[in-house]
Amino acid sequence: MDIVFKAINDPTRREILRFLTHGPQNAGMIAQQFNMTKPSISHHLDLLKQAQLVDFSKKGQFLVYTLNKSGFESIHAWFQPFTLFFELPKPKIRL
Amino acid sequence: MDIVFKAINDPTRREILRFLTHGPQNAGMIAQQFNMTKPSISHHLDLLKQAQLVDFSKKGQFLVYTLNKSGFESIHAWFQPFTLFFELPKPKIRL
DNA sequence: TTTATATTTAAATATTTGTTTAACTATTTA
DNA sequence: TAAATAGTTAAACAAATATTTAAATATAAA
Repeated sequence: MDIVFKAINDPTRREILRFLTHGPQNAGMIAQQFNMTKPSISHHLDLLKQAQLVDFSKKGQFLVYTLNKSGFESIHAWFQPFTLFFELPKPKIRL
Repeated sequence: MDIVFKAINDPTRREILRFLTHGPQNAGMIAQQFNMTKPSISHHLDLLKQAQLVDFSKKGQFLVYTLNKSGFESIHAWFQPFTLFFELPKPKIRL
């Protein structure tokens, strides 16, 4: 659980996630997009992978990364009680 | 924006938020609940306050903390595109 | 006005984190 | 097979973070 929040704490990782909503990309394209060294991007992708926010598959010499629903479901599950708290306040009187 | 993600990264702060869904509490009660020193809780509350996830008001010698909708709205705004991505995939064929 | 209570602020420290350079593995192309 | 390309892993280090103890501020009670 903790790992998901750690993953989305970093601004670069959040940008990577946003970038991947446009479709699957390999690590090189991502590194290029963010003007950052490959090892750094690789490290960020590893954390996102641990958090199950991204997944990857090997296509030849490329690693293609995609968004992974699991991690986002974890965030949603955590967030749910608060949406209830704010959007559905308990009625003041019992019907 | 960053501050909200930093705030919810820490497990103690997430527990504090959850605790506050049960209603407003003063800092002492929170510190007691989490078996942690007051300065530490005070620091966590300060971060949550900066992230606009909590708010407080002074009641005599007590500071009463409550959840603050603003911070949660920031999280929701960030999360929105991903819920769209996963729940509303683009149709494979054009109608 | 003195004492007690509630909480924050400050200073110090150990741990975690993001980044870089250098070295390594795997795949493709010549 | 040799050279090039894509990406990761390892080592090193500066910056950020959570926690603690001690000191400070503010309100309430005696």
